Amino acid sequence: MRLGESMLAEIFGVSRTRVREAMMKLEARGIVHVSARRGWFVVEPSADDARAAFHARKVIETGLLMSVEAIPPAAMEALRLHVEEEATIVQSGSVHDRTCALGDFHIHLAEALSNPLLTEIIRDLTARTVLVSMLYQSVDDAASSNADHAAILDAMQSGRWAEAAALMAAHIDQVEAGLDLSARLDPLAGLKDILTPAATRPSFSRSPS
Amino acid sequence: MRLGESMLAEIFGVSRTRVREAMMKLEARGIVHVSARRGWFVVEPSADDARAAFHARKVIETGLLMSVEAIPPAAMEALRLHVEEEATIVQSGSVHDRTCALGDFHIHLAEALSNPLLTEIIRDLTARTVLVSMLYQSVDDAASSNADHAAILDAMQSGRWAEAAALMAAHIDQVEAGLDLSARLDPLAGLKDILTPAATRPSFSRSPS
DNA sequence: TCCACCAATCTTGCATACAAGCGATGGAGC
DNA sequence: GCTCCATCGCTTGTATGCAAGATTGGTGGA
Repeated sequence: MRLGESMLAEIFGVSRTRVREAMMKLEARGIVHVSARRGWFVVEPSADDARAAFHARKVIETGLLMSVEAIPPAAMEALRLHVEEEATIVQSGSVHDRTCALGDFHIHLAEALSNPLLTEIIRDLTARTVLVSMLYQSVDDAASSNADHAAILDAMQSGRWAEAAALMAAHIDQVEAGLDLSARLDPLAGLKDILTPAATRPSFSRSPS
Repeated sequence: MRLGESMLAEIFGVSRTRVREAMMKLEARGIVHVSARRGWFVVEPSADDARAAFHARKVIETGLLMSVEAIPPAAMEALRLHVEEEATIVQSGSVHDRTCALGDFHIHLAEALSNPLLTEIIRDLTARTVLVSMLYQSVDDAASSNADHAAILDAMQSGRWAEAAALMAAHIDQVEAGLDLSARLDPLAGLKDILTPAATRPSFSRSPS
């Protein structure tokens, strides 16, 4: 999926300079990459890239759960609330909403248990795996993921951190196992919906001066 | 420590555009930050930032050691060799060389045990903590760190991964404890040596057209 | 009919020019 | 002598212009 600088510049009504800056920020986060004098492309992670992203998440999130000693009751309550909302969205929401809600759990967990730096790392890794899920055929197991999240919270609440870590590892393994890393999907299919929710639509009515 | 765009552009013989791009890459990695219309500065991590970086390293590196099952003998041998070189540098090298060698151990460990993605994350975090060590008064405990590294390798070689993880956590805690996070050092002291090793010196003889 | 080659066009890469804002410095007033 | 304010200079922020390269379409030849 090619992202032309001039095209984006016109769509958003800014000059190429700002588009380039934004693209380079996204490149640093591993969302897009540039091919010299050919253009910017949304990254299409290889199977190895996908495995690497899941592995990194597993290492970091289990390491986080193993190294934590206590969690403030308020944060615990907020997480519990999120999982409940998650359950609602899983039952009634769109694929996009479900993916976001399930990913948000891990980010909120990081916010509750760690610091902004580590949270940002986990946020980027989660974005990567979401990208992977959109590229490869994934069996939609949102309900199972939601149950996993609840189980992890249960273990946390009882202070069984090692068990929570083990559940987390199993959960991430299962999400990864749900992907068919041998068959690539058409990347254009879902991406356009995700990338053009609100920001660009008004701009299309902008007069092309 | 201010890094003026025009100054850097002249030193490196390129335009401000490229300097800005490089600065924004460094900003994404948390090495520098920009103050609006005032300039770029090497980040001076607060005590909280420092603690966050050490915490993140501890979580990730212990998580890594806990989740690994086996290591190829060749990689193990390479790590052992590195620790030996480290010992030599610790005894005879400069502060700069020692800091680099000690940091490299963690990066090589990540290379041996994980994937490029996670290695890059650990590399950036290590750079951050090195930056912290240069900013805050740190008791120079290079020999102790080297011994820690050797002990970690011993545990790994025997397959005692949990013990290796515990040693790693203690090691990182000790490095952090060696810092005086209450007193800030003069940031200019060591940084200039690090940042001007080879690239800029020839450029200084460039005729200021 | 197919393949190779060439040119036109479109793309990013990079430099430069202009605009806007912050800080410092000098002067005036108290 | 001290303080406050205005103005000037230097800095980044942003846009634009030009050059180099890649792709694609067309054309000529086998």
